[in-house]
Amino acid sequence: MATIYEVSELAGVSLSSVSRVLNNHEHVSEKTKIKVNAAMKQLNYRPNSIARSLASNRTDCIGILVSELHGPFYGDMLTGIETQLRAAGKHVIITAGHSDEKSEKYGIDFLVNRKCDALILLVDAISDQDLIELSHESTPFVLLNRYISEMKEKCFYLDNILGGYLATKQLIEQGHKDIAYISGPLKKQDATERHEGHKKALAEFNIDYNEELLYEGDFLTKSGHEGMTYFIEKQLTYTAVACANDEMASGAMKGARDHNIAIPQECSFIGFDNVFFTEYLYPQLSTIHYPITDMAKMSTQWILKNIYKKDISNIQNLFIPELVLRDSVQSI
Amino acid sequence: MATIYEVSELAGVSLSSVSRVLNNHEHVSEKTKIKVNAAMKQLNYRPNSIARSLASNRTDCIGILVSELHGPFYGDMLTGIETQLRAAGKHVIITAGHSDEKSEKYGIDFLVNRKCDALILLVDAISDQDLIELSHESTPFVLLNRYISEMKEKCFYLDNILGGYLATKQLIEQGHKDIAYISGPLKKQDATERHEGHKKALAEFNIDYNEELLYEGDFLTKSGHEGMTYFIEKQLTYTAVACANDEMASGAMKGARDHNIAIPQECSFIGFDNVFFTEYLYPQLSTIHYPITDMAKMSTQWILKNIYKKDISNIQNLFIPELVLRDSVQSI
DNA sequence: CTGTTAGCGCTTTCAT
DNA sequence: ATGAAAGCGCTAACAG
Repeated sequence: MATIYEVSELAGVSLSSVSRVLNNHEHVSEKTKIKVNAAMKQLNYRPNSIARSLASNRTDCIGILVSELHGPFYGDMLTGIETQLRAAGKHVIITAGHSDEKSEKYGIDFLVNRKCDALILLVDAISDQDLIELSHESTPFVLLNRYISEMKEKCFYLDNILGGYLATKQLIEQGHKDIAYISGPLKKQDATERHEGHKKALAEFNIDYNEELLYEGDFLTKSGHEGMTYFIEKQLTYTAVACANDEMASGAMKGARDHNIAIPQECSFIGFDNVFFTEYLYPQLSTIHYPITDMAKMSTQWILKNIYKKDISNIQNLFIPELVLRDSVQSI
Repeated sequence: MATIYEVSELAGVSLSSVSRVLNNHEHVSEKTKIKVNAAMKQLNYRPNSIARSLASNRTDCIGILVSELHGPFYGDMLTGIETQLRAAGKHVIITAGHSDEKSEKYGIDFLVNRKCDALILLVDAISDQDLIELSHESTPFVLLNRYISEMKEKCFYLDNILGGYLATKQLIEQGHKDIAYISGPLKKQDATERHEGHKKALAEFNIDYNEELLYEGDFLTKSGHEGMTYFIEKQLTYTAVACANDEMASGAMKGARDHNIAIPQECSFIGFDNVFFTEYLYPQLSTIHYPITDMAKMSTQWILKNIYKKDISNIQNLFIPELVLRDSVQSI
């Protein structure tokens, strides 16, 4: 592998000149530029990014930490980030935190040691406190899907309360009064907020909140199925089920079908997130759109602006969910 | 950020000694080990991976190039690789090639420049020839979901012909004789092979292959829908549809339902890949299991063995697909 | 077992 | 506009 030194020799210029054309510095004569480029081509020169990083203390890499690499939600997010960053000539290093505190910390450590210029974090096991401390350290970072008031300008988050509210409100407006709710783990911020929105809608329409109609799942399909089975076996009264995400909604729908409950004729369903497979379900799932791709892109914009000093305006931190109507809700 | 130099000073030993304990070299006295570790802790020392890579010419990073970051298939693959590698203390740099030749080449370039120790490539736009040439260059790599005879020990691939065969055979055994086929892009190896398997099954049961019943899609949901619509509008005769992947199968099923065709009573469906959402579909989709996670892990094993000289045996290159029976095929 | 020394390939002052 | 020289933080012979 040719080095910058060999290039300089072949081109008959100094190291520095080669480095300058490499980095598009101004104040380089057309002549040397041409000589250097020719030499590079001839030697099939490829800059060594490691050496460059060591010398410049910049890696052009953004570290991404997501909970999981699979799953529709994270996939869309990663794609959003990667396309933006690539367009800006920056790169991503991706790692997974598996919603486990140790694992998340390990992942952050790795990315920091890797000398990423900045991080985009989607974490839910690490505490606010740890994150705030981390923000005083070297590597800057932004938070996706999380709000911490002490560093709110670096948070990109959804109005989850509004989302939960919109879902239940839609159900109510279609005539439903007895609404079961399958929640995410209530120790997680987003799960709590969505549930809060649900209760807010009930309150607004003077419907008493019934604790019995709450099932706490874990955001995975299976727990949706379990929740639905639980409601059915307890023989509770309800005409609709609101779910804190689409995976659980799909599980719940399957649970209903296992018991020969017609959807939406006998029971309506609404999800949350609007992941791609909501359209594949039968009936197609009404849900709340979570603009994760836009949010991922926005967090990237923040980094481009603040870390790489690109000229970018209109940074938006709060995102608004929207109702998506499909076929899983019946008017009664 | 403390450097190795400061550590050596505080510990009262030389640079090399610090480096040695850092790298778990043998021949270091317990005493210095303790001194050094204490100094490291006191200074909150973190090794600079960039400097280390430059000096050692090793990054402990594996570059991954996939077509897309989203989608069930790639997600499972990435998870398989990342967990394996992390367990071995290695790391991944992930980038996307978008099934576009330029983009794939650019991605490989990036990973090579980044000095990855090895690459895992899932590419379908780059030619065999280019890949063979690349294999003569510096960074070693393996290929997922692709077979090139010149480098077959570095290929990890599925018997797609068998998969296509199994799917159609299942349909035939359930009494279907007129079987429509929605294929992937026939310029792609896996699409062709799956289709070949389909024809092989027909031939084995003495069923004439009917060119009219072939629709060439692009592996995406929408083209499955289009294919089904095409068959319906042409008013062709068929009792079952075999699809070259699950996404297209889901689209096709939706197409059937749009025309009030009962599934599976009036038309049976079978997919390919066994991605997670096949269970969410209604009816649940019968399909061919593609052990992508296992394959991804195996490719990782190859790297651990050949690049990092770990003691690993039983490297397997060819993987066998399996029929997964659910509810989308009706016996007639 | 430990220390000395020479780089790894590049960026970046500072002169010229 | 260009060149010389000093590192970036670490590893890896080599010598002792």
